[in-house]
Amino acid sequence: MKVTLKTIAQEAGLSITTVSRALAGYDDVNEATRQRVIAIAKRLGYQPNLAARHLRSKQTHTIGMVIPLTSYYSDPFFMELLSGVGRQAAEYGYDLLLSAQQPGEEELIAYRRMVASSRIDGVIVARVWKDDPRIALLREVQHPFVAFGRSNDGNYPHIDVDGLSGMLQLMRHLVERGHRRIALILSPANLVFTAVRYQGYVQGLAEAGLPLRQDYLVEADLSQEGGCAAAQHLLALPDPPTAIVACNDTMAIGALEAARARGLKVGRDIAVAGFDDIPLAAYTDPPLTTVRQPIYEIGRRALDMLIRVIRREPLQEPHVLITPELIVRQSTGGASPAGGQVRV
Amino acid sequence: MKVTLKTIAQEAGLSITTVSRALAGYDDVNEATRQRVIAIAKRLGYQPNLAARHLRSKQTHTIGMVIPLTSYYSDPFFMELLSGVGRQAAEYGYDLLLSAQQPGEEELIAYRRMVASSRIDGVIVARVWKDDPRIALLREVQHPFVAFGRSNDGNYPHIDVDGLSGMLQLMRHLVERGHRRIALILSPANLVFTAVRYQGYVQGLAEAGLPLRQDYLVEADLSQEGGCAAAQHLLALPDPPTAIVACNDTMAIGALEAARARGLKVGRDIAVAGFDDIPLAAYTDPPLTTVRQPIYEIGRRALDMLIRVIRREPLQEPHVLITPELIVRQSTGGASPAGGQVRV
DNA sequence: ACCTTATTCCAAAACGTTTTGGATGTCAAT
DNA sequence: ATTGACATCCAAAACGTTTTGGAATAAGGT
Repeated sequence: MKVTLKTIAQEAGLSITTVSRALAGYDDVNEATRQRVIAIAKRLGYQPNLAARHLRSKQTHTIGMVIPLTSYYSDPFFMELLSGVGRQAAEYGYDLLLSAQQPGEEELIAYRRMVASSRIDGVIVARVWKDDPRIALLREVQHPFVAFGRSNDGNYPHIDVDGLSGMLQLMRHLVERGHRRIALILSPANLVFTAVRYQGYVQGLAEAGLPLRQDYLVEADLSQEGGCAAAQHLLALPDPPTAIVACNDTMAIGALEAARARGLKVGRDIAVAGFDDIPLAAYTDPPLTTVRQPIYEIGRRALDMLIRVIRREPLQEPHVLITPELIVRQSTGGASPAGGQVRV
Repeated sequence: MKVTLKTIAQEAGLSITTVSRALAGYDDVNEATRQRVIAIAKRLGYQPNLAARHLRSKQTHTIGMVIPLTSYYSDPFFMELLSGVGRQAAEYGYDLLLSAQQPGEEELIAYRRMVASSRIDGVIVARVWKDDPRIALLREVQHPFVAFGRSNDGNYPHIDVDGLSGMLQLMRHLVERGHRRIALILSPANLVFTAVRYQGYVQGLAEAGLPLRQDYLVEADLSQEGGCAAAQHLLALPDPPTAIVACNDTMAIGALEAARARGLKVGRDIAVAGFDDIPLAAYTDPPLTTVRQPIYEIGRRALDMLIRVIRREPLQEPHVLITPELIVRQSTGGASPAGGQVRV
């Protein structure tokens, strides 16, 4: 049998109102009565019906997140972010509602459903696109949200990593190692961070007085397979690059694969670098030089911000920009400059 | 402004009932009327209030999962399972409610809250304990659930991997490679799979006519640090093992670390093996020999089963037992028997 | 003209909670 | 005895949906 406020009220000989208020801690109920109510509630194992509570109070204590069903396997970026968000949500007593969706139309529908069906108090948007319709939607209906990534008009609460700075650090590292022919595997053009990282790449080339070569730019879809194919293409050029930078680690791992398949020893014959520093990056063969985005931490901070937005507290810092850290590993010749000779 | 059934009803000059029934597809509403209602609903961007719907219909189309907040980083096992469950849930149009909790008392409270607050239709329980109170709870209140792992009394819908068979395959592999001194890093004793894998270890020793040595058994907490400490202890023995098997990959990775720190080359000086085949296992240095649990697939199947339980359809196979596959990599000397000489 | 059957609609109840706006009783001060 | 202040309680409304049990009308069969 379901135990509701009514059950307790009958048991205690009180009204539903009083039971509700006793449990909610209002001070217009006698302390002795309250204790009695609490005791009965405990004895009966009362658990409030959250659907009813949400319906009435319009607060769900739930945060929504939509994760794209990209590949067969889980996207390490999202898993990492998810665990950061989940961790911090637990801290505040919030739960997480996830909807896994095919990217595109369905994904947008999922957002619409989430925000309009009043099942969540706020939502975290990750991997922002240019002119992101999800953000347009959330702003239009004024639903609390925090984004990981800033869109064209970044005038909403967000947290982001300075991709330009990160990519620039990486380019300087490669130039210092003697590389003159550096290729870039781009992520899809509709993602905001692609443009930013590309800018870092361009700036890095300019600083070193290197030309920007169109044939050294290939776009792929963030996946390992995509990265592998892109790298194969680059390595098959008549004048192949000595270093390949990928816009995320997963594609960089694909590039490692492509290089190995071609009989090249990464770190000696060719340099490969990624972006993100997913957990796997430290364990690839050879370990991957990359730019560390503290994704887990970002998840936690994004949730902190979101809670404030939900509570309508002012954000002391509505636009957070984190400077990422370059992590040098063996895939670009290792930490010691001695490993830096490149076959040209 | 919130658009509800009432809004549509007014707009269409109909009752709330008719609008509700029109949208729900009942056949006691005129087709022309239905089309009109649908058009208005679409134009107004109607989204049903799910809290209200759940309250009334007692169906939430949501699956619950509690994930333990163990270490700072995310547990790859859970992430993998989560993505399998999430993927399949999306297939059925279900969402996922996650609650991240400290293991122990709080975790049980989270389960209690989830099931009693009628916010979810069913729950997936992972990493089952002996005499698992979560399962006791779920059975007591007769709440739909499917477990990954079987408890003492496995008389409930579950899916499991045959840990005994897996461990036995691994032991045979090591024995065949010439190992006579094989140690085991145990997972916590309250986990069911610990006992099963231990049994496989014991049986493996017996088959090879090897003694069961107490000093070759160390328990650790599933974490990388725990595995590292356990391996350090084993390697410091006066008569150290030539092979170390860990009850999961994460601990095995810790063991790799410990061996490396001691100056041993894993795969030549010592063999290390794990259990799970998490994505990382293929990328460790050297790549880890392990027993593959198809966690993602298991997540999907578990969800399939759960949906059936929720719909009160009979399960054609309430207890699924999957035979895992041995994955031989370099950490035990590689695929070729030539790599199998061990320093004894 | 009358009964039956189908079709199309709806009022009202119910789900379990929170909140509003008092009601009731007590006690001290006038 | 009346007033005001306070402490303690509660009836009823509201949240937005689904479902029950008809009502109203039209059509068809005698």
